[in-house]
Amino acid sequence: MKQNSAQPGPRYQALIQLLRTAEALWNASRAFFARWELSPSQFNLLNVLTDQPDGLTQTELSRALITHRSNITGLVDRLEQRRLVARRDVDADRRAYRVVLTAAGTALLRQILPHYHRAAEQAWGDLSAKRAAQIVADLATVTETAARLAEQPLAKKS
Amino acid sequence: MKQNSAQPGPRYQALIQLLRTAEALWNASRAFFARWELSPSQFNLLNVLTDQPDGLTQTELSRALITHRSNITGLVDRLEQRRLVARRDVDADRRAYRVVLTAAGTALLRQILPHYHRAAEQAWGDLSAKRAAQIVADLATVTETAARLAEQPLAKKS
DNA sequence: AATTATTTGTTGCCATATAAACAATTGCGT
DNA sequence: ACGCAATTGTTTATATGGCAACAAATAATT
Repeated sequence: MKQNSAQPGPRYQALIQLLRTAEALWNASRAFFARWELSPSQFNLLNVLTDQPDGLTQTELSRALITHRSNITGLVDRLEQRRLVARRDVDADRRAYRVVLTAAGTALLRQILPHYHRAAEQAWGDLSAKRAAQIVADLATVTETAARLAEQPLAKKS
Repeated sequence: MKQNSAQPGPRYQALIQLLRTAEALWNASRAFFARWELSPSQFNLLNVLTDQPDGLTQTELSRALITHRSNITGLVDRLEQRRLVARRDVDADRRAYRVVLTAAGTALLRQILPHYHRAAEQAWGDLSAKRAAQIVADLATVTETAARLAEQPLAKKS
């Protein structure tokens, strides 16, 4: 009996490997940021705020972090308790806050970032800069396709 | 004032892109599997069991899925309620179960897999098989490094 | 054989995630 | 100006994730 289609091919293998690698990276980053008692998500939020002197609203944060609005609430709550970020009122809109880094948050990030950059570079072994650029390009393609599929799940082939 | 080290370089960019792509893929797969009312995690568990006629114990499952033992409990609970998997007693060990696919679970997977394989191949666009293999190799390196870092978080540079 | 150590699955707590529903507020159309 | 639509952040419910602690069972040690 013939299969109706689509045996696992090399691109399928690549996709599986990609997901596996990402999971390994995520776990490694958890151990990494634990030194500063941060979760990867918390770090990402702080990191997004670094070059935003006026901060971002929670909705903007949710877009930057590719997650739902509702996740930001608790995330900011916990970071606010530790005085790493602060919620500032927005003059023109009484619904929204602007989340900004505090001085402590900025200092913490400045402390972490060099370690992070160094670890990230090391992760690839002796991969050449050229190949790295190639990979970025290939992955960007996948991201686009995936984002498109996520919006309209059914891409019928007919 | 000079930075003390490690500016973001091309490999850092590649790492960020990798994480972004993985997140996009994960979201896409959520939308994809929703057609069959499965979460990505649930699908992965079923998928791991496909070529395991005798099933796996929950600890073996946790290793295969790179997650903690305790997560498997609820995951299997929910799949068991839907009769997609079953817990079988192990003769020699009264502590453990073997989790096996039911006929319904096998049938469901057989239905899903071709779609999944096809979608995975499409995600890469017209990437050549050769480049795909290259990427798999590069990613494998990262996985290894990451796994090593996750175990011993501090790789002092001194 | 008896004690100790290890393994197995579960439970608890908490952080993170999606999604729906909600009140408060703002914007828009007429 | 008024009413309806959209937006903002929160809350709720549920699923997933890590991790510590636990009882039961098994393995190892003496």
